[in-house]
Amino acid sequence: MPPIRKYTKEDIVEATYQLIKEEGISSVNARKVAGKLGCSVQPIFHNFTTMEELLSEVHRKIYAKYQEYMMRGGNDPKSYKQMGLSYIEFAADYPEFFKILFMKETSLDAEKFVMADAIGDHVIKVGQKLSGLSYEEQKKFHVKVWIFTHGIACLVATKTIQFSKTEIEELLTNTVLEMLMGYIKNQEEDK
Amino acid sequence: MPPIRKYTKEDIVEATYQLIKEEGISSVNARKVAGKLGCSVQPIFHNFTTMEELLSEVHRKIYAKYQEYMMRGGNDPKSYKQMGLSYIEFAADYPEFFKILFMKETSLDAEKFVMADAIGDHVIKVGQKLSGLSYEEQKKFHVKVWIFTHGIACLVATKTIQFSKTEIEELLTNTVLEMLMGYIKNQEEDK
DNA sequence: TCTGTTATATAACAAATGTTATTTTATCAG
DNA sequence: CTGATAAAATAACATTTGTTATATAACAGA
Repeated sequence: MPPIRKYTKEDIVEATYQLIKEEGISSVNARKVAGKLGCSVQPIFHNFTTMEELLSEVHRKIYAKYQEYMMRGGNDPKSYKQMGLSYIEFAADYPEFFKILFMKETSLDAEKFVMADAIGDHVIKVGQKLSGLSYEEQKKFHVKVWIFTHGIACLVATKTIQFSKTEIEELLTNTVLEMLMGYIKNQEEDK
Repeated sequence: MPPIRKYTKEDIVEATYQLIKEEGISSVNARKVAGKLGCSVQPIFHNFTTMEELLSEVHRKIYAKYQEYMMRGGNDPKSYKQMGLSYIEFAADYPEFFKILFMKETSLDAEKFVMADAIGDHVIKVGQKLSGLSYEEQKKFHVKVWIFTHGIACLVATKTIQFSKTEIEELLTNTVLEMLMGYIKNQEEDK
């Protein structure tokens, strides 16, 4: 009988995940992952055929962490505002993950972005409760809100701005409210 | 007397600049630059002590291109709106340059960002003409406008959204106007 | 035309990194 | 307690890339 597997797939994924969190994706390599686990590179290539395969599993884990952030406050997201704040908070807590998920070509398509992906069109409906807009109007309005939210998140992830949670909450809340008020006023004037 | 220098510093900088434009910073290396020039790597290391030194000069050239975009419409920027559009257009025309300048930690500090850097506080004054706000109010308002602009630009640079110039102009114009209307209305209600 | 200077080519070296061959070692069924 | 099995260590190989040593060649002044 062979010895027990000392380093499992999950151990290796976890070590890589931590390494990316601490130093970013560009400084990951087989030897560093092994170093973090205190082993040679063999367990890695025993469990994964290539580094690419390992990284793809880590990517999945990173995405799960993002979803966890977006889903907090319950399976059924209560608050439109909270989703925006969670997006930014994820960028603040895991800047390297945010960069991988949302600041690269390969990682995100437009549909996913607008829809806040896994959450589907629920976010539109939740937004409607705040805005009172029709579904189609809210969809258009949501794009603007999300672009603003994404703008803050990118600046946070790259550490260009270093606002506190309170400052960010105020900035986002005020701006979205102002955007909405302006949007409604604009609609009225068009009549 | 030595032979004439066939590959000048500027030739090498230009080749590297083109390479980054086409394939991004991560695929640049000495042999590729040499290949683009049709020479060996020697001219590169004859003109620059290290690749880092070369890349730092290219960075300067990239920044100059950005400034060229922001400055168009005259040395004295006429239009607040045009600056936002130029920022986004730069991201659309030179996504790899935009990423280097504005989507990395190392490249940008908060003060530079808010001020649209080289343009100084002029942008605030130009913005005031549009908004009619006081200098301090406009400064705060400008941050919001610029975050939104930056959000679009990041999405354009990563090809997450692929709006036409017209769509972007409409999106930016409408949103900024709505933000302003909401901002003013909000101020009034505070009284 | 010859020669010194130096730009460029060629080739090599070193470090980093993915990957693999070979050896060592831990486990447990017998 | 022992041997078959496979996990892990060690070491090596291949490729990529920055950098440098050496050889070649082009130019201008003598």
